[in-house]
Amino acid sequence: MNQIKYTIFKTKWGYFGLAASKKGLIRTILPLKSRPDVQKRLLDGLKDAQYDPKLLRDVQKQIIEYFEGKAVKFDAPIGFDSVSPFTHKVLWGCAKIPAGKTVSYSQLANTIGSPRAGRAVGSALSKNPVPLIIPCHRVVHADGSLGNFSAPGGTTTKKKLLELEECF
DNA sequence: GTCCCGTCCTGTC
DNA sequence: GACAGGACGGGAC
Repeated sequence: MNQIKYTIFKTKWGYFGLAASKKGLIRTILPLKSRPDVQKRLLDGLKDAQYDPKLLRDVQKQIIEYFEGKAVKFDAPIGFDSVSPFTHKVLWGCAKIPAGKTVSYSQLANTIGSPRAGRAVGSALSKNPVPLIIPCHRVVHADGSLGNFSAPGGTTTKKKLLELEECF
């Protein structure tokens, strides 16, 4: 079986949740003030996940440093497989956006070879299971406005993340 | 600035 | 299959 492990750790912004299978990260939860809340969101739909505080220690360290305002590059293995090929392409395209930079939904659509699929890109990003590691907050509307964000905190979180990265 | 329609993918029935 | 709906974009007004 593919054993799922998870961990919750504290960052400057609150408790951050990580869940991973043997293949790599399958879910992240952006910082929340309440640890049980993070745990609830993290384990929602995950069966038999085992708590492991040492899970992906390097990644934990990178995330903590990230929220302290340091420019870090996440080298976490990605292990989710329950997404469609298109969503997969969108997420990988998104993962290539450098910190502190933003692209529009249509630019991202363009890089994956479907220039008119801006809307589809949006719906693919809304399914992003690993926000932050896949920096979906770096994707904004073509006119410069933020667009939407499905992770806890919504656009407020998106804005805060972008402001944080501007200081990198 | 707002409205509307084209676009393309996903989830549900 | 068909259909509705979405983290969009761009043109018309």
